[in-house]
Amino acid sequence: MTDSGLDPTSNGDRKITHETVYDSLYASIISGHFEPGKALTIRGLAQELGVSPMPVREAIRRLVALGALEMRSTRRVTVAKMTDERYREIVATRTLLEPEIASRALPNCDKTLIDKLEVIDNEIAAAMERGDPDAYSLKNREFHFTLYAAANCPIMLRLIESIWLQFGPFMRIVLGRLGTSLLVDQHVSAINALRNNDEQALREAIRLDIYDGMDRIGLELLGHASSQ
Amino acid sequence: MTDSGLDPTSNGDRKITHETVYDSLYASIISGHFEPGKALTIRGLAQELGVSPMPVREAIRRLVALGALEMRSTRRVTVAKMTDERYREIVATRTLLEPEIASRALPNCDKTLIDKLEVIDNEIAAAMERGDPDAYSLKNREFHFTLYAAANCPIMLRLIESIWLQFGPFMRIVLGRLGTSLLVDQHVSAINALRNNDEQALREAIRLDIYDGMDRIGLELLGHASSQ
DNA sequence: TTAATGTTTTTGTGATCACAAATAATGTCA
DNA sequence: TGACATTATTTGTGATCACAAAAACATTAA
Repeated sequence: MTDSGLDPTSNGDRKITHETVYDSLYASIISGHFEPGKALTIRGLAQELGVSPMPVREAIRRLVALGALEMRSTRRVTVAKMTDERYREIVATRTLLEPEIASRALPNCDKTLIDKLEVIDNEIAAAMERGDPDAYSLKNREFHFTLYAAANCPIMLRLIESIWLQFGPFMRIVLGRLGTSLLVDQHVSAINALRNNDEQALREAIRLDIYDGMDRIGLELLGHASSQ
Repeated sequence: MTDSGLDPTSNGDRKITHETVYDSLYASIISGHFEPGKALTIRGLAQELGVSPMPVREAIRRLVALGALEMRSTRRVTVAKMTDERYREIVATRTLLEPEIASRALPNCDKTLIDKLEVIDNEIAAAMERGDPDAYSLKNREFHFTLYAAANCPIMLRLIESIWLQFGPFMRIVLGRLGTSLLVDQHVSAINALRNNDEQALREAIRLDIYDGMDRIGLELLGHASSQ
């Protein structure tokens, strides 16, 4: 990933506490470690992370700005809950942005990168087979952002990261309940499209991946149970 | 606008200092009151706004997260400079998102809203005629976001606001140097499309407006002078 | 038991302070 | 005069404190 200020791995040289805190919260949110609707307290997080409330406040401001956390009217910060409308909008926005950035990455994808993506995809397939939602999430995220980073579009990438932050907590619940059995690995067609330098096929593969991973599964859960 | 946490006008009930500060900085940035590349100091802003450094720190964190401000390696915060690549990406992202959200707003646009847009457009035309870049910017922003807000897509809207924050300072420079004479008012065709309920025409009008207002003019300046 | 009320605790917020790094300013030597 | 080293100032950062609002808890009355 580029140094967009969103990426937990792009630490500077010096150890800035509020960035460390941000990285930690970022990872917890995007991996779905925080339950949707969960109320977060500044002091609680500070104690948990062994720092003063100050850097936690700054980290939370950033995450609220990105839509990863929600600031209620009472100034209490919570992990955003998912609604039907919200979910549809997230899927629509992903469908708009991600095929585009993938298409822009295509010309920059050399054989080394494609091989790397194939390795990640094998790990995804393995995680799916053994029914490991956490590993699937992690590797799926790695696949997408490894590809997207090749586009050299930091602005678009920032927006996409913001979106992923917003559905991370919910998808964790979805995968936790439904497991990985319903998923279909759409990444192989993306890899094929990359090898064939076929832009349209790549766009379609990404679109299908979003549909398969979110639309088909998530909406089912939102429709039936009270998952939030 | 919706309560996306980005909008300066959507203040809560109580007066929270760090939100007031955010609103103030937001307005200064998006209207181009801060020069690109300008270095901002926490203490300086705090003194200027008559508050302690604390709320300024929090407001700055939010704006950095949105890409409105840039955090350099030395932890000094500056207004983002514009580069050729950056500019092209901004135009591309706008072209991706804004016709889409306009299209989603279309079904919700009643006569009252369209009339309101026409009033704003008249003010835009007046600002152009008398060569008033500030009024043009303000009213142009009002036109777009009034339309976009009708889409009821808070997530997309947040992304778009983030983009606008990123080119605000630069466009102010552009308009300041080139004036409003080169601009063409593309909003009339957008209004016509709204009245005719013509989605494709609306998308095209928005696309043209972005092209005309940014691509044609901004790139010229970036290519020639050292505007940054 | 349930609902309403009052009390205690927790929490967000803003200000101030100390410290270290970075910037600006000054002095020094060639 | 001009480049470099040194000092002084400014700045970001993290911690702590005080205060008011909110939440959680306990109490009481019907």
